[in-house]
Amino acid sequence: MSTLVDDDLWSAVGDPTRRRMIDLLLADGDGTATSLSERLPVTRQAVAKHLAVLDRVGLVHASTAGRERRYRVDDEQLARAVRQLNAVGSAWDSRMDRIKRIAESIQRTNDENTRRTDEKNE
Amino acid sequence: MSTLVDDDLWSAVGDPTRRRMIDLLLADGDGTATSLSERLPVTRQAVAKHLAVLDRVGLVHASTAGRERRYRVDDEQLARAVRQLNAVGSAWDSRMDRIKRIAESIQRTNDENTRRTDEKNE
DNA sequence: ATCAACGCGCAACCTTTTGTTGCATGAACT
DNA sequence: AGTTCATGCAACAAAAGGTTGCGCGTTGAT
Repeated sequence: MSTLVDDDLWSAVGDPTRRRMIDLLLADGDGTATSLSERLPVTRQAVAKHLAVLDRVGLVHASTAGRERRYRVDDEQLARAVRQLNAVGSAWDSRMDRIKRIAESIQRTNDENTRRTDEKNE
Repeated sequence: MSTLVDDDLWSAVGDPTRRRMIDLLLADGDGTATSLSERLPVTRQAVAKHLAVLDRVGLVHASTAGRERRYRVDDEQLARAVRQLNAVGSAWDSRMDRIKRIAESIQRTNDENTRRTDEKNE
């Protein structure tokens, strides 16, 4: 089964700057393009574009307060993203486990068959 | 506390095509640029570039066999990537929990805007 | 031994994303 | 009034992801 992943959601959290923005928004409760840009190595306009991306996939939503535009994380959607991270991680983990187990069983089979192979070669 | 994440590693698995490539390599054991491109919606050259990216961060490594270049997943490094996915997921989860608990203690009527935002087709 | 088929790498080019600078607008505070 | 501050918009540059085309070495068939 393929993992049924929302690529837009993944790509949204795949960007390092956006991931840090989510960290900051979670730590502070909310934030604006300006306030976030002061704590990130990019300009306010770059942050604004990232906020637009996060908004499009529903990871944040904005509310206008006077001359400010405050953004807040959407818990529901972030929880969905976390579930997908875990799902992919689990899928990879189990596949690696399976291969590891197969490798071990081959090792055992080789050990058991060493003698027989010698006999067969004549 | 920032999450101490390897951005290169994360960005490598952040791309949808690269994620599917890892899936295929795990399922088959190994693969070439050509064999992977036959099962992906991109050309062999695009796959080759992605393999170069995955190789640079150590998620796969190649071995030349005749005219073929076979790639295989590095379990060690993929396990590291999975640990980072889980770490970020856990960090976000716990921060949301904290906020959720605070929100619950303050107000209880909170469930009217968690409806769908799935009409986003542009 | 020759030659077509196959797999690969390289280069040029295009589009989208990520980032920048500059300017105009609108709300807020003296 | 008049500035200050946050924002939005536009033009632009650089990097990422993707394409086509070509040449070169390996494989395998005749």
